[in-house]
Amino acid sequence: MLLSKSCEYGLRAALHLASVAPGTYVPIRDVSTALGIPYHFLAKIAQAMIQQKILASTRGPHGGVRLARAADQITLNAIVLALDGPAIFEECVLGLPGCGTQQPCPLHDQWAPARERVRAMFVETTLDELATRIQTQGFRLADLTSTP
Amino acid sequence: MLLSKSCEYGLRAALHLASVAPGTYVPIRDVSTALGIPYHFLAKIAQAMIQQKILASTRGPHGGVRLARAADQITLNAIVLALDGPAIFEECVLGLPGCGTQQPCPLHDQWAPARERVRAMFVETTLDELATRIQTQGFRLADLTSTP
DNA sequence: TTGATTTAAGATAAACGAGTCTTAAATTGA
DNA sequence: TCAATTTAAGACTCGTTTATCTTAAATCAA
Repeated sequence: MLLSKSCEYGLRAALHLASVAPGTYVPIRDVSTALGIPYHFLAKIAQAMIQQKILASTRGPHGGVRLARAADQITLNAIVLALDGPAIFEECVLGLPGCGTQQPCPLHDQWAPARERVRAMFVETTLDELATRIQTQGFRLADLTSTP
Repeated sequence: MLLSKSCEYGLRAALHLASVAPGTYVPIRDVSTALGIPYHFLAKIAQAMIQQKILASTRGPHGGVRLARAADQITLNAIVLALDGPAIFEECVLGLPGCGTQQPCPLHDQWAPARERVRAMFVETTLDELATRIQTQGFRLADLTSTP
């Protein structure tokens, strides 16, 4: 698994907010049921995203969470960094500390560009782009196999 | 972390066998100390690789493990599949079951080729190629930061 | 045969990620 | 004010991965 479950859930939640109700507060409970993500777990992930300024929140009735910035100002990379940190874009594929151009492992020259391509995908993609796809092309954010 | 610790250790052990003593049995203890991998853990990983026909072993004095085939006949992909399974080459980046060309998630079109490139790196690289690099160019398989 | 060496196998423990539960605090509307 | 709603925060449980420990079995050499 490239991303942690927390990160997968966080990305899907952010995409949901960007595509379903841009700008308005949505209760975490609603996001949880819409995407099939355990509520208490998602609440904890949302807290982290709020602290990292990815989301904003208000409590009480009509409260919930929303994107902290416009959807075209939030890259997938920002969310991955907030929840999983930079490790996946920096780590040696063989787990060797300090692997880099100075002290490369035997796979470094092949791994570094492949890893960079994955990183570029996250850096160059904004929530806005994907939200558009979800709305215009019907791409999915939830597991359809369990709710046919 | 793309690969599990088991898989990282297994790849490094296989590369060590391919570069240090091709064809001869090396005690797991020796591999363990050479690469800085916990002995009992590596022994268990070796067992799995033996069952998957990546390694062969004999017990007793002058026993140990060696590659089951010639180093140019073993791809990195074979070792990754044996220890981590095919999941990393098949999974949806957002963790959605059944994500594919039929039911794509919003990221699928960008993720699938990036993932395929990573897979190609493992499929197209043999232990022999990397062993050559290790010998001719001094690439490393162990953590040099702890033993300066 | 005996003892040293080494893998084989399984029990056990520690660390971490994933998920659950409970209580507190804030906000809103009646 | 009061009650309902909702996030905030932390403790807790569970399962897997990672790591350690112990014992058994096989092999070889003297």
